[in-house]
Amino acid sequence: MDDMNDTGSFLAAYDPRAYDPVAVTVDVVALTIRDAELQVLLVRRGEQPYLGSWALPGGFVRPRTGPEGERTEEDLAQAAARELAEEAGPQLRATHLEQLGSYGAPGRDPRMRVISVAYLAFAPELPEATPGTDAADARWTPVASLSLPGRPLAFDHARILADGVERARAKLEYTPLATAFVREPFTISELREVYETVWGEKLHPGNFHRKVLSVPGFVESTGGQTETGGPRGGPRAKLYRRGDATLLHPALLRPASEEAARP
Amino acid sequence: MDDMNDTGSFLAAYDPRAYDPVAVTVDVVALTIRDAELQVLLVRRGEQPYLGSWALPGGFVRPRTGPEGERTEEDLAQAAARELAEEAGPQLRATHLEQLGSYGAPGRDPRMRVISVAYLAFAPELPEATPGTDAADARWTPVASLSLPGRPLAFDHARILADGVERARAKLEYTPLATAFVREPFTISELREVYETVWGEKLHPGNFHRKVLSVPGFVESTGGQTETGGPRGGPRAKLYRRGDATLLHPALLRPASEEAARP
DNA sequence: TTAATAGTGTCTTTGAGACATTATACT
DNA sequence: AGTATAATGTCTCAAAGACACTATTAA
Repeated sequence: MDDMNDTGSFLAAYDPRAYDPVAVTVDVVALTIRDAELQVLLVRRGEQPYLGSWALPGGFVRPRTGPEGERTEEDLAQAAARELAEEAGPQLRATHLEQLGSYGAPGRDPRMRVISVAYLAFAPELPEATPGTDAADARWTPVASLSLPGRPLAFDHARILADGVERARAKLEYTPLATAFVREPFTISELREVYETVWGEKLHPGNFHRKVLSVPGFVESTGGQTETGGPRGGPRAKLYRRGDATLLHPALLRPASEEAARP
Repeated sequence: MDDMNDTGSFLAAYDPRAYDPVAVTVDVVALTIRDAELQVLLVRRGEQPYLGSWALPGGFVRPRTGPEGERTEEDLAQAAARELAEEAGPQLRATHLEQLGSYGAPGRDPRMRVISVAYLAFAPELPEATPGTDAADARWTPVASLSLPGRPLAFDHARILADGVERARAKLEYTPLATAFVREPFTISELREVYETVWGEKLHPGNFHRKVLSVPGFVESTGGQTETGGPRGGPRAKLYRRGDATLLHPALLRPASEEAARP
């Protein structure tokens, strides 16, 4: 406690060790679309517990040593971005990062009381490289394959992932975040593929096209068009970049969302 | 660390004190509607830091001693409910409690690194009693009065409160949670007053009435009606209870939400 | 009697969705 | 040529909102 005395005399009455130790970790649900599938970044654990299991990238919130040798503390979002960069390599640049929620059920980590602050990240499809070039064993995994039995995720990461996927699905409805999954410039069809992949449903191409262009600030024309037509024919498509809207008005509602409302 | 040896040999390699101490608190944004105003439960701090300031009810996540003397740990939501009960007294029964988010910016607590997991609670108007009968100095405060200068909330609680209010406003749109602010049975007009108070906008009574009844599972008729008409005249109103819907389809969108979408 | 409120009816406008059509580009 | 796709047009239906109207109750 001696190193805290300079921040105020009232600290003398405060003893953090009066409580059981509580650790805080930051875990990241990083989603991308690869091979027309929704995929999540997973790392293979190199230590106990759950040694050898796949887990979400993450780690303990920790102090950092700055350039002058001073110790600064990370903001939670910074910690999430750092974990992502360490595990996925520098070629991944997430275009969106938001807090998902915190998970602190007793016993979720057998070592001690651990509160995990989960973040949700969206990234466009990587050009080629596999993640983890400079990191440990990390890879993109189709989310759908994880609902199969056989290799459960470590800790309660399956639950965190499920919450992240559901958050992503909901956010595509009323925010322009689908554009975070594509590289600029993009076509309306590429944007539609994002929706179809995340929602797991085919959308009507014509209606989707007109709808996207009718929402103010969703996308913005670049004036250009693709070099070639589609791989199986068709005209060249116009190119767009992200617009300045932060919310979609009106929203793009999921077709199937009717049923989930009643128990 | 000796008391942890029985959970696995790998624990020997794990030392929580290798990290700086991190504390986890749970804070609650408890909202209700009193006197036609949106109000939040605040407590006056009895210790440093921010001694004498108003703050959100909350406290450290801590182990509890069970009836057999064994030590059990609280789930985060349990901790939030406990804090609420301790500070507001037993007469308050929150009809809704959900996680709002976590706040862990460095320096937000001058004592040490503190991560706060914030919860959002909705409660119906209390019959009479003021909170804090058995607790410390606690009171309901109009949210609007807190934007005035002069008595800022402790820590970053103003920010947490703002996030909670915005979450509440958004949730009224697509969930039936407005019913969490009223006692059953309730009238459509009482429900409309909830919307008008939280959103800060007058709604069209006739259209609102028809709209609420047209959403499946929002409310359910009790068959009864009020004993008397309104205080200034009018017929007696039919009574309703909460329906079984968890999401509103179609949603009740805010009138003004157009503008906030563009920067 | 006057005023306020509950509840319903009607009309207009907007948007979602089904479907059709035209133009373009690949095989 | 045949096929697939981009982009637009048309039609129908659902829903939001403005407004009107009746019935009921308190002051």
